[in-house]
Amino acid sequence: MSRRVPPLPKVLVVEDDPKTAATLRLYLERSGFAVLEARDGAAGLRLAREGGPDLLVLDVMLPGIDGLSLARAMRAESEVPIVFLTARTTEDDKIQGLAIGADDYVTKPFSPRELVARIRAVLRRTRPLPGEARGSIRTRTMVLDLDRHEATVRGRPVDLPPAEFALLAALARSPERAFSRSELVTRAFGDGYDGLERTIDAHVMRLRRKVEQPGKPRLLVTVFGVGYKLADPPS
Amino acid sequence: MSRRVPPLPKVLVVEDDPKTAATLRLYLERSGFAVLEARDGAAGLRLAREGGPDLLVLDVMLPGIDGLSLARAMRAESEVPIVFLTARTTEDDKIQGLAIGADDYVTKPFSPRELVARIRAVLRRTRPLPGEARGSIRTRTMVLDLDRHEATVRGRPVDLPPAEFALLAALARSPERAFSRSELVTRAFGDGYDGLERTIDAHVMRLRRKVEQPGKPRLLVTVFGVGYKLADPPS
DNA sequence: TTGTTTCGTCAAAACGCCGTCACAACGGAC
DNA sequence: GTCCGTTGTGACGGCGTTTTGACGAAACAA
Repeated sequence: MSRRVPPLPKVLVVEDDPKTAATLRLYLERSGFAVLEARDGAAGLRLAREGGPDLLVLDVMLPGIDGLSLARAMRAESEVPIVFLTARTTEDDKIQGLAIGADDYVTKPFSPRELVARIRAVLRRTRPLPGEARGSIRTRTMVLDLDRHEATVRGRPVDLPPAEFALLAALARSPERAFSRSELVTRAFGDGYDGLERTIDAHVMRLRRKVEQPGKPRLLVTVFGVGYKLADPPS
Repeated sequence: MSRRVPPLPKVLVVEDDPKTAATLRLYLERSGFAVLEARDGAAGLRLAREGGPDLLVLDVMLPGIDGLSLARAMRAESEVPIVFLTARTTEDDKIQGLAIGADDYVTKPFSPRELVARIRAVLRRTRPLPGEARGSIRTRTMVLDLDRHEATVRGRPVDLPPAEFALLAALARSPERAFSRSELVTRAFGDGYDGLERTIDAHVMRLRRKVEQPGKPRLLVTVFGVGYKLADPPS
């Protein structure tokens, strides 16, 4: 009987200095990451393509292809998160690095613990880390706690009967996406539901009374001829 | 008739020092952000909830509620990106800030340009939303997001009623190819449609009003004796 | 050029979608 | 059983959208 363990997030370190590389490996592995290593730009590019890393830590000054070029090359073909780790500390260097599409820019000498914290912060945005947000759905302005069956909108708790909660959750699971009424019926109440699609309208109306300012729907938006979507209000 | 412009990303700056706040506002606005300001934690929390910011820049040392508490409070109810901006520079301070769920941690004295670059980097990660995708159709100048039912032409969002959206999508699925009106009817509205082919003309006219410069159709081009096609000229 | 076909535009009419209301049906609490 | 909150339904009115027909302008063929 094999226990299923969530795969460790994989970090590719491209760094020519063996000592720095060893330090990084130590701290990263200790923090629960799998580590790939490359000593120069060409090897880095190959491993980045073939190793399927979840994040890249790049030194800028490298033998062969330098870090910036490597980052540009990767950006051209993937969205993999990139953190620069470098001795080049001028404002322009940092700005250039970030402008290329890097997610963070850390200067040497660096604190390994801080670097790990930053890597975590970047990955938090990129892919959900274990232990976070399991039984809840979050949007920019809303939290739906599925376990407690509690909704919070703009910091205010709202209590919702089951059907309205289910509908809101159905929408919130994919914010910004427009759903037809029949999709919503399925997502919220399941397949075996027999009822008019227009029932959705009634629920939407009642939800709006509770979470919107009268007359100005900003969260629960009608998409004419299609259905409804949940918008994160730009105002 | 009011012209629709893409809304500026909104940054809330919570900072008690007026001079720093003014500098931030200057640089942020110059870089294309809308800026909200608060002088203390309580006001910050209120604005964060009600102002709908896309990102928070938080000083840690604040009168009343401090920045860390403010960040924790926000994290409890939303996923809004947070960047700390603070004079507290120890390793532990940074790690704590990032552990709370901040996306970046910048220490004073800081370079405004670097801060802006970092804010951009964070927003680059934050903007796209997850969700099962029905996909989107992209041409050189146009994006049709089928999930959101949103059209973007030359970077400007255009809102389209269902028939016009369907017609545009029918054309965009094969750019440069000319379709007869009856092909378009089928591709856009399906087989069971009964209506005059000339209805297409009406839709094309309204589409042109929304996406073309008056008098010069460059995207929705008439192919005399055949029908219409979608052209993709380099802007 | 003239004649013919095709297209662009307009405005009104027809259509269908949505918000809302009131009430009926349902179900749990007691 | 009653009470009360929740959910489902049908109907109505308003309004945005779609369709249509007509007319003149433009494109084409001879």
